[in-house]
Amino acid sequence: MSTAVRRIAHLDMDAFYASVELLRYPQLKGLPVVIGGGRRAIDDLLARLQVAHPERHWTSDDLADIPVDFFPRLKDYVGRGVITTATYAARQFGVGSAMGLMKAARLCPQACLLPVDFEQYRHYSRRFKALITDIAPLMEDRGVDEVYIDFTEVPGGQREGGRVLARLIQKSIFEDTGLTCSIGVAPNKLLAKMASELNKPNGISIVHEHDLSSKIWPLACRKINGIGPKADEKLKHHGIETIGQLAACEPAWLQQHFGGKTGAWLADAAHGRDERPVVIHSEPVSMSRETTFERDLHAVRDKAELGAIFTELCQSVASDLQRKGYVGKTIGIKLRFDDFKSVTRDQTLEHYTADAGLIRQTAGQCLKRVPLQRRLRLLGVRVGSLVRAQDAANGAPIAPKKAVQRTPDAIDTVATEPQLF
DNA sequence: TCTGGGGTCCTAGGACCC
DNA sequence: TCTGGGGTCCTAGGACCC
Repeated sequence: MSTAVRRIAHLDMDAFYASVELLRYPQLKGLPVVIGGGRRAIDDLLARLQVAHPERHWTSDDLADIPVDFFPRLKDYVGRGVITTATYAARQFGVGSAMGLMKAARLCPQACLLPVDFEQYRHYSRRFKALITDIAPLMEDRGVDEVYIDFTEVPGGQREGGRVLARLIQKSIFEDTGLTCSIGVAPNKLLAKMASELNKPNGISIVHEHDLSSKIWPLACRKINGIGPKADEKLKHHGIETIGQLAACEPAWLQQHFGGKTGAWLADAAHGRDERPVVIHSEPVSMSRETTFERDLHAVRDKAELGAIFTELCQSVASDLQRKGYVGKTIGIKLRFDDFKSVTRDQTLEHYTADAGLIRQTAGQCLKRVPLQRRLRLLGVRVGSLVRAQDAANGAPIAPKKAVQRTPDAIDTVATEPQLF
């Protein structure tokens, strides 16, 4: 039995999308750059470039030669997009993820605006994750640019509290991709996540249990992964601003005000307690597609356009399911109205499906249950209660997740007990 | 000048069953 | 007459995260 101390790392790529774009457009290094907004692609950029500079034939190999002056600027943007990510130079101006582009344009009009290219980000995502698992195999995927890594049993994972291994991973990723990341190493995921934020970009932070009061307690409650704007507001209302103040609260008092489960969790989190394992593999629960329209659409007046989008969303979800090998039986829709209020409706089928036609038909039934007076800005289609297509096809009993399996043994045992009904 | 897209998990009430 | 409890599934909404 190992006596190794639990050491968990959280790794966060620095300004991931923007950094990937800077690999293609090194001429933008150091300048404020914002990614997001458009459905525009590289081809579009090249086509406009060709018109502006016809003396040369431009291809995707020439991206590094595009003059800085040519790039679209935030101030010229019109539409309802949001920022997906911003370079550190752009963040100096107060622009950041999820901010509307029109608002960002007022803060930093001169920032270059690049379209998102998920293919490219996924490519680098796979690459850096492969480098990590070559070094430390127990990795939990937390999205394109984030992972948890269990350092505990990795050779060298205990040295300097994890710093040596963190440095090795950073170096390996940088040498292969040219990208930097920040790593926090701590006794658990909760603290590792906070640690990785302490020294950004390209930093390493080591947190031990005894660092709790000095490194964690001074931080705002909002830094705890799981405390969002609502919970933070409620805590502030009670005069609780820092994690230290939260830790000073009686657990019973927290449970009274936040509910039993949340209250207990808040108390644990504030004291740095977190037993969640690093999960190597997980199955998807739902898949969905949604789209925000260029302009708000009316159910009657824009019926044809809406219908076409609706069908397309169903087809996209169906092909996602088929490509990844899943079927589901809860079909749902999501609507967002012009006042930004959202509603959902869903319906559970008898049988699992990944069929676009059946999804379309069921989603259509759901749609009929929503009053459609207001104009719509978003429409989405979701398929939930997923299982692997293979398992559903085999006719294997698809046991509901929490259902107790009734083995013949159990039934016999029950039958000998006095019946209450 | 408003606010993307793709997810997970939790809660809470009602139906239904034993 | 009135008196239970527990479990699961379904549905709707909401908080939160990347």
